[in-house]
Amino acid sequence: MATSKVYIEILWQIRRIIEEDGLQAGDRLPSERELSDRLQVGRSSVREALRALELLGLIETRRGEGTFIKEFGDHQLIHLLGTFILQGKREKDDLKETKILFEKMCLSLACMRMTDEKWQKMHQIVTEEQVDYESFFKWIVEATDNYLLLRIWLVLNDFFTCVEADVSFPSSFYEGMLLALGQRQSEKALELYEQFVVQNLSKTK
Amino acid sequence: MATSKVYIEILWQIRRIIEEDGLQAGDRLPSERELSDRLQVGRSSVREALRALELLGLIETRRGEGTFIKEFGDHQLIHLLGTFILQGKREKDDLKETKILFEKMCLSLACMRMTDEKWQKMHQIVTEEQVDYESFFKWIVEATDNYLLLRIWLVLNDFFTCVEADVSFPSSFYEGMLLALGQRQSEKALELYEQFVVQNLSKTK
DNA sequence: GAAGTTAGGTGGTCAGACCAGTTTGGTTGT
DNA sequence: ACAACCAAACTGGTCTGACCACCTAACTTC
Repeated sequence: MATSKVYIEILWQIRRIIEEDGLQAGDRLPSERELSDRLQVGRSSVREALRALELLGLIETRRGEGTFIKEFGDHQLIHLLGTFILQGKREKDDLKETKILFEKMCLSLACMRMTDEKWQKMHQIVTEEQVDYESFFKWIVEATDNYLLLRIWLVLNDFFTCVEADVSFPSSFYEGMLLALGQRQSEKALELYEQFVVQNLSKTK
Repeated sequence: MATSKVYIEILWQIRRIIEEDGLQAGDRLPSERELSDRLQVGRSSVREALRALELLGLIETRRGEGTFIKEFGDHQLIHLLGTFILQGKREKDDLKETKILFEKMCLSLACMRMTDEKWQKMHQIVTEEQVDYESFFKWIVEATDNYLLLRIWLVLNDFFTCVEADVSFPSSFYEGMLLALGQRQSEKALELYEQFVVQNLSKTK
């Protein structure tokens, strides 16, 4: 076996246990002491594996209760990775560009997949509440019906808030965008995006 | 302090040490025992933090030598995350769609930013060596001059290889794509992409 | 039956021990 | 003087046992 480190091996064993026992998000894993027993390794090695999984956001530990499988989420990870990676101007510019490209992509797709129900829901949100850009665009990405796109966007957005202050737009932006989405006019939506979002971001450089 | 766990605190301290001492990729971190001393915590807690960083691919440990800062890379992370996340058909379909959208996006951008030097290099690769899709498209993404795009694509691609067998295309695909890129004709490049890649992927569902 | 208490289980942390590698510098032999 | 060798002093890798803080459930008491 090439993998020499015990904690890596434990990770795969835990993965196996989850599969064999049919554990799902929210379920409890065996306790650290039991894993240490079952796998014939020290408890500290088990903990090293669990800590890594925790930082990845794959599990959650509650003192006195146990270790639980989590719905895949970000957790501490994003913020930490952000400070490790986003150090120079180059990285920040790359992030800005990537976010813009990615959002345009999602916007087009959301336009194509817009349905009346989704639109009603968004319409309700925009008119009733005081919307901000972040939650508004989250709705758009969700409208793509692609959970992975949403996950990536959430990460990009989280990173982005590490380096840039919050932005806000006039209600005309949200209304116009909503209209374009409702009429499935992706060109119009992209135009609005360019006009408001891209303009706004390039001036704050 | 809201952050109760010691190992999380250690993560931030390590981050601080890297910054204050001006450490860069390839440099050695203080030893586990020294960190344990300096931060006034147990060595096992230090190790829990280091193991997590290692799994994230941010550091590399070599027995007998020490702990070193790594160029941000994937490592064990992708494969492990893959088995945790990519379980159902839904997730796999999302991944496929995301990869296609993302590659189209990169293709357009690479077309816009193509230079003679880049093109010469790619031309050389395609004609001299036996290229595969993976390394060919990596060149394209690199041609965007956006390191973050490359990072995301590498992750998507790694995940993708977890669920799908390798693909190969006739040399006419690579040559045509190269031509389109050289002439900065993004429409033509996208058309080729649709014709070969998308077609190929949808039939293997 | 309800309230309070206790015992056992859980994660959180630490200290110490030992093993297994690498590096370094001194010793030895030529 | 030079080379080869070897031992000491690092490094990470792992295990054990101990203690704490916290939660839960079962038991006791009223």
